[in-house]
Amino acid sequence: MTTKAAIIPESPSEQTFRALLKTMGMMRRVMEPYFSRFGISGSQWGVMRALWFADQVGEASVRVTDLSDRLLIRPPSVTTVVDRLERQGLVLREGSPSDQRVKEVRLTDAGRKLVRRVLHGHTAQIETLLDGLSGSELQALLQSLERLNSHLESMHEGVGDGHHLRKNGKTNRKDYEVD
Amino acid sequence: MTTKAAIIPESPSEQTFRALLKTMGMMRRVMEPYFSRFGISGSQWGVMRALWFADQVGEASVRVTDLSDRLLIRPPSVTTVVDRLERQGLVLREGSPSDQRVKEVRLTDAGRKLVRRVLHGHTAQIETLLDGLSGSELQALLQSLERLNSHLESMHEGVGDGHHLRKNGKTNRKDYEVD
DNA sequence: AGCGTTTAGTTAGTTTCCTAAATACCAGTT
DNA sequence: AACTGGTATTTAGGAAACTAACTAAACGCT
Repeated sequence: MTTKAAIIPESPSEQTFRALLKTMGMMRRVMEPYFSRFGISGSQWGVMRALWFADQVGEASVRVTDLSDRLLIRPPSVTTVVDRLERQGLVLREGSPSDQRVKEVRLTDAGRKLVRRVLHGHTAQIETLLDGLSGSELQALLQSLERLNSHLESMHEGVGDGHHLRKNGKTNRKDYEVD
Repeated sequence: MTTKAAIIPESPSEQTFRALLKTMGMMRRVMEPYFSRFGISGSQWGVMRALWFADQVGEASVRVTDLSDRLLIRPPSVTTVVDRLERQGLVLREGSPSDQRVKEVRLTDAGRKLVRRVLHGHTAQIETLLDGLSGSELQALLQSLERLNSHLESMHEGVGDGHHLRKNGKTNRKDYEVD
């Protein structure tokens, strides 16, 4: 180790970026086993959660495109996850009468029951995940992430690296408001 | 919407968790096109970066298991990424003389050249990604993530959900120190 | 020396994500 | 009414991650 000099000059941005990657990887490793106790994956949970919350707001079913927007995954990915959930009898797909192109996805009774079971421990699970941080630190982290996210969102418009992400459309869903 | 009441009571932890998911998704969407300009993926970059930094520290090659530890992905995943890199002539695998089981992976000249090209714009790219945050905010974010990560790491020991992650072993690598 | 256990890596098979392209339908124009 | 352009979803194909199970080599203990 004569080379003590030339050692990795990482910028704060790079360090943060890598820390973020690491956090993600580790969270998935912790969460995935939790979901698998219920026979579903994290992605499947994402869909079910979205459908559940839509339901809570009086929106009994959600179209594939809306799921794609809300979950930040592309429509083909939604299709495959929904396929699997449908095979498991947790959701179902039905054509919309007003527009023959759209497929509305909604929870079955079994699906709703499972969501309730998962939600039961879910909050505690995530609480545990994050309880290495104090309340105020958590607050600060959330704020930073939100700012970061809106920055990333604004970058998304002018990406131009070949594919344009249709970005937006009329997801006039008003998003979820926390009561 | 007579149901104004029962609307989604998300805890700060949950919000943070979801914000984190969102950040990840968006960062990948922005970074992936960057790497693909060089004919590689983000995962491939991860491996090359690790090899590069090892090299900088005088460690010409890295064994698969060490890559797995450093990148936080399982050995089979390392195998497939290295396979692809090897096919592209960017890295090569060679058996260790001291232990016939281990495979040492290292960059080829072409690989090193590519790393230099990628690194050139890499920092700027990440800088852009994160420049929605002020310097101090970035600092705070990094600190929170690091604390969070060590918390998650400590959780990892006592997971017990079926698989134990060998966790640790002699990765007495001292990790990379920033000069 | 020999037998069982552990460790390193790969193979097999599944899931989730992606892009590109196909299909089906809607809507406005001529 | 037919065409053209745009939107919703699926299909096809590929990459990366995982677990489980396998092979090969090393260790270690009697």
